[in-house]
Parts: sequence; C-alpha cells; structure tokens
Amino acid sequence: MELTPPADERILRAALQRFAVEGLGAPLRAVAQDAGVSAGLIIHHYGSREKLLEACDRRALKVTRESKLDVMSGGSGAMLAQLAEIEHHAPVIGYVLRRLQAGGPLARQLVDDFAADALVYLEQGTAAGLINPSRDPEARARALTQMALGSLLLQLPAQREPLDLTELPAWLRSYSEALSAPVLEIYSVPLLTDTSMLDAYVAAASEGDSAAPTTEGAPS
Amino acid sequence: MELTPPADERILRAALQRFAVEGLGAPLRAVAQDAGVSAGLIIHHYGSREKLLEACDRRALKVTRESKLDVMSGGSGAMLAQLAEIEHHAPVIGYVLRRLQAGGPLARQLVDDFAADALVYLEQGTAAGLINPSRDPEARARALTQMALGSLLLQLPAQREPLDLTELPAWLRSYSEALSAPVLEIYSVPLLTDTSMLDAYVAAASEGDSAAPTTEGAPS
DNA sequence: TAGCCTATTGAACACCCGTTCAGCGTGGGG
DNA sequence: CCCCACGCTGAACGGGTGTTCAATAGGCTA
Repeated sequence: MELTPPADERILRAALQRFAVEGLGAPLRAVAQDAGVSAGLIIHHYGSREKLLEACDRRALKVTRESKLDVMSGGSGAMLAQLAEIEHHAPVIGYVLRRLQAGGPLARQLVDDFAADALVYLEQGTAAGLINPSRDPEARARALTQMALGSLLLQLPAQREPLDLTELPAWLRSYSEALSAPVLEIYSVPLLTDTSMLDAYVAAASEGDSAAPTTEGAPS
Repeated sequence: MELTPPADERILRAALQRFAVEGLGAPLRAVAQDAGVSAGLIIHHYGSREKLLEACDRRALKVTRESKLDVMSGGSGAMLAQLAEIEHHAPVIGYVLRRLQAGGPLARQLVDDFAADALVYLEQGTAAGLINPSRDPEARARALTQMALGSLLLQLPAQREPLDLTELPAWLRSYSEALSAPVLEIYSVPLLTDTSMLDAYVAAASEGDSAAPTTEGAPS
C-alpha cells in the first residue's frame, strides 16, 4: 500500500473526487485541501484550472478504456455500478457522470467510445442469434448508447448538490433495476405494431437524397 | 404589439433568454443589461438570484403545459423544434433544456409532465392499434420519455458555451432527423430475438418480492 | 561545502459576483 | 403646492475565485 503518492498524483485524485462530488466547478482550494496541499501548487503542476480539468479528462478516459466498461441497456447503470464498486474507481465514474452532465469535448469522446463498445457487443449478440440485425448497426448502437447514458443523466443530482460516492454503486444499481423491466420490454416486444412507419421512412429517405421525409414526427 | 412591458416582465424574459443562451449561472448583470435595467432592480423585484430562477422555472413550466408539448420518440426533438419555431417560445425551450441539464426540482417535474403526456399518447396509439400494449404502461412511458430527453441532453453544448437560439429549431430538427431512423427501427423490430429475457426477469421479479433478479445486466 | 534546481508555501492581487443602500426623479393625492 | 410613495439607479460592500510571486526548505550535483 503506497503511503503517499507524489503530490501531482495526489492532486489529480483529489480533483477527480471533488469534481465528482460537487460537480465540475468546485473551487481549486477545496481540491488543494483534499490533497493536503496549497492552492498555488496545483497551478505550479498543472498550469491552470482548465488544464487540471483536461488532466482529469485524460485520466477518466484512460480508466474507462482500460476497464472496457460497456454501458448498454438494462438501464445502462448495471455495468457502471459494477465498476463503481471497485473502490478506487468510484471517483472516476462519478467524474465521468459529472462530465457528461457538463458537456464539453470529452463528453462526445466518451459517448463515441461507449457507442463503439456497444457496437461490438451488439454484433456478438447478433452472431449468437440473440439480437436482431439492424440495417445500420452503427447508428443503432449510437442511438442505444445515447438513450442509455442520457436517461441516466436525468436522474443525477443537481450541479452543486453533492453526489455521495460511497452510495454511488447502490444508487446506480437501484436506478438500473428500476428501469430494466420497461426497457427489457421495449427491447423484446416492439413499440409499434407493424413496420409501416419504418418502411415509409426509409423509402422516403432513400428517394429524397439529403432531406428526410416530411414533418410527421414518428409515433405519438 | 406592446412596446415596453412592465419592468418585471422584461426582466423575466431577459432572464429566460440569457439563461438559455449561456446556461443557468449567467451573471445577473448580464440579465439586467438585456432588460435595460440596473442589477439592483432585479433583486428589488425578485428578492434574490435564486428566486429569479424559480420564477423562470414557473414560467417555463406554465408555457410547456399550455403548449401541451409532447416530446416522444422520433428522436424527441421533433415536437420541441416545432414549438421552438414559434419565435417567442424559443427562449423558453432553451431554458427548459438548460434546466434539464443543470438538474434541480423542476427537472424532475418536467420529466414527470412529459411522461404523463407520453402516457396518454401511447394509450391513444394502443387504442388505435398502432402501438403494442405494455404490461406496465406508466413505466414504459417514463422510460421512453427519459430516453428521448436524455439522449437530447447529451448533444447540448457545454454549460458555458452559448446556445444559438435563432438556430435552435433547425438544430433540434436536424438532431431529431439524425436519430429517427435508428429509433424507428428499434421501435419496429425488437432488439431481442425472443422474449426469454423479459420472461425470466418478470418471473424472478414477481417471485422475489422487493429485489429484482440477480446481477445479470440485461442484453449486451 | 557551495551552488542550483525543484517542490512548496502563504500572502497578495485582480476580478467577478450577488446583494445592500442611500439617494434620485416623478407622478398622484392631500 | 407640498410631500409622500414608488420605481429605479449607481456606487459600494463583502465574499469567493483563479492566479501571481517572492521567499523558504531540501536534496542533488559539482
């Protein structure tokens, strides 16, 4: 067990945690105190607040990629909960959620990553005969990913209200369980009784080149 | 055409617009300038910044309810785009998006409202034979609403980066068109090839009372 | 040992914010 | 005509922020 990591690493970990708990925009001085360090040192190491955020982004992206976490369906929280239970990963998961909430370049990057992972899972499922093939697997994977992550975002506590990291896994799990029944239903029995709408849409889209069909907004 | 509404109304409209463009957390002084008014007057009328936010919330909730806007499927943006085209409504729609992004009590309220609207639309569709019935219509409506709104949130510009209100309708429409093909597919041909997962889930859930079945995170 | 580079601090600076407050002008009732 | 009440302003206050900077301590090299 490492007793005290070097200061810059301690700062980065403290930052991940603080930003996860209080949302990005938590004061630098709070991060400094968590790391047992002066505020000036943060800037000495990272240059500026924004650079520190970027460092957090890099770390978060690295961890999520190493964990090969997929995020799909079941309410999307299941896998995140699993990962968040590994104790020292909870701050990173919290930071990822906060970052998705706040927007920015990394948000898109993360969604892309998750969508790419989802794509291979879906293709494996298709090959195994569990999942129906799609006429545009990438678009489907992306849509599913966005829906899974997005619905999770709506449940997040507000920006400034603290996110309890110790209860993060339980929170994610209960969220995912609450949604898995209806989501499973949607994925099992189709919403629409026939494919006429889809057929009409793809027919219109393939004939009219750029523009999609007229403004009749799907079901309901 | 009213030339100059009373100051408190002008302040409220300016606030809606500023908060929509720059995100909640835009400085009071900017709102004041937009309204052609001093910063002190805002507080004289609304008491505090937070109270002003609450007033914006009330107005936004009122407008969305009066517009009976539904938000479902097709990528969810279609109806919002339609509403945002009505010129003086665009700031409210922008504010609603920002509020959903930021969280807080109104976010839940709005999701509840949208889910309730979605429920009656789905039931109408079911009665018309267009939509398959659900074993838990409310849960399904809520899940669909969360997915539709949430996936929209992921595309929003970051907190501080401005949201172009004049291009809001076009933005919403292009977003909705990009997603409507895969979403329509998901709603037409089910993701899963059979209902065994759903059956297993509801069987386990109905036997074990409170807890959902074990940790096997749904498909993929 | 002397010199130097790096890590680190704490005070200070400059800025921005929400909020307060004394005072201005003006219009209407006595 | 006076005066009060009210809408309203602009300057100021107090707190919080990111960042700068001179100064200190400590280890490494020469």
